[in-house]
Amino acid sequence: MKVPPEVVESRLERFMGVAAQAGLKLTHQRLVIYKELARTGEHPDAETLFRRVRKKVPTISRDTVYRTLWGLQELGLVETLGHPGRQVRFDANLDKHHHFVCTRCGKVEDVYAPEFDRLSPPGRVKKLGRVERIAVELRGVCADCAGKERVGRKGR
Amino acid sequence: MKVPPEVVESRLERFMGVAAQAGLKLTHQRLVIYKELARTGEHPDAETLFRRVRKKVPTISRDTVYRTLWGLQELGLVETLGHPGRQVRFDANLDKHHHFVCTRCGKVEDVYAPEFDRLSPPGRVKKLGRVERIAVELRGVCADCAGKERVGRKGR
DNA sequence: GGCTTGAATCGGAATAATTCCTAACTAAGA
DNA sequence: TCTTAGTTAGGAATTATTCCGATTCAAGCC
Repeated sequence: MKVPPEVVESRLERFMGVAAQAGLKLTHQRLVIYKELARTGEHPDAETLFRRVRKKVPTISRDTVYRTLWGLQELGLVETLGHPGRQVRFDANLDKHHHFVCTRCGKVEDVYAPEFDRLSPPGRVKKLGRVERIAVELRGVCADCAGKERVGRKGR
Repeated sequence: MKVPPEVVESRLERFMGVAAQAGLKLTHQRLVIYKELARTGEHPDAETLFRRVRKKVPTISRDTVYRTLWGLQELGLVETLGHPGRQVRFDANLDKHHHFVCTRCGKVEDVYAPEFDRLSPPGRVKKLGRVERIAVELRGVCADCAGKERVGRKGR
């Protein structure tokens, strides 16, 4: 779950580069938010990040967190994911990868699978639009939730 | 976009069967909601269905629509989908298929691709949990949105 | 180091989507 | 027909997210 320091470092460098390129001001808030996201592999949602970041910058506002995250995704520095109807989750991992999503608790785990990376859109979709990314989602019930299966039901 | 009558018919039959099996009462509301979903291929969200259904049952409440839809998905009669951060969309099409999702407007189109159906989870995910379905999502910009590309921006 | 200025932030209000609550209703079985 | 457990209506509540106006601040310039 914890991202190795050298990976965090390289993500940060990319962030600095892309941000400068885009003419963004390097505010304390932006840096703290990006760092917090870059150092975790848990695909947190905005509220979770807000709570974590607030420990370091107690006056930060939710709006700033949301605005920054969507801004980062527009720059291609983070990806959004999540199960429909649940909160958006954010991911600073730009390596080719896919996800296992628990349909009960919403947890997301990275899945690396070259055979998924190799997929290409069937010819017919060309007329629907331009495909930018192929995301494979393995949906199911995570080990934790499977354990609780017949207890507290009523999931979502 | 319109589902052929004989397909609607067979969906309805399955609905009746599964509902009876599950011991659900066959209420007018449930039937109307399911029919409305079964007859369209547009993957509508709950609000859209609510508006359509209200034309036939003017006193129906949003809650009933939501409750019914999630109930149907629990029974495996509908699938939920959509892009994170947008509304949940519902789909009564249970044939093996995948989706093209427009990241600008949220529109979803069905994609049939046997090569996607054949995928199987990489061995490693076994320890993460039980995979129930593999969903391939082609994300990009639909033809409509591509047209408007440099006009009204700001879409999210 | 001090100015200037447009971008960025704060924080609370507003909105959108969804769920909760409970009194009233109704399908289905006896 | 009677009973009753499941279901619904409708408005309130909750949750996630965005908006907005006043204030602050990063960064280029002197």
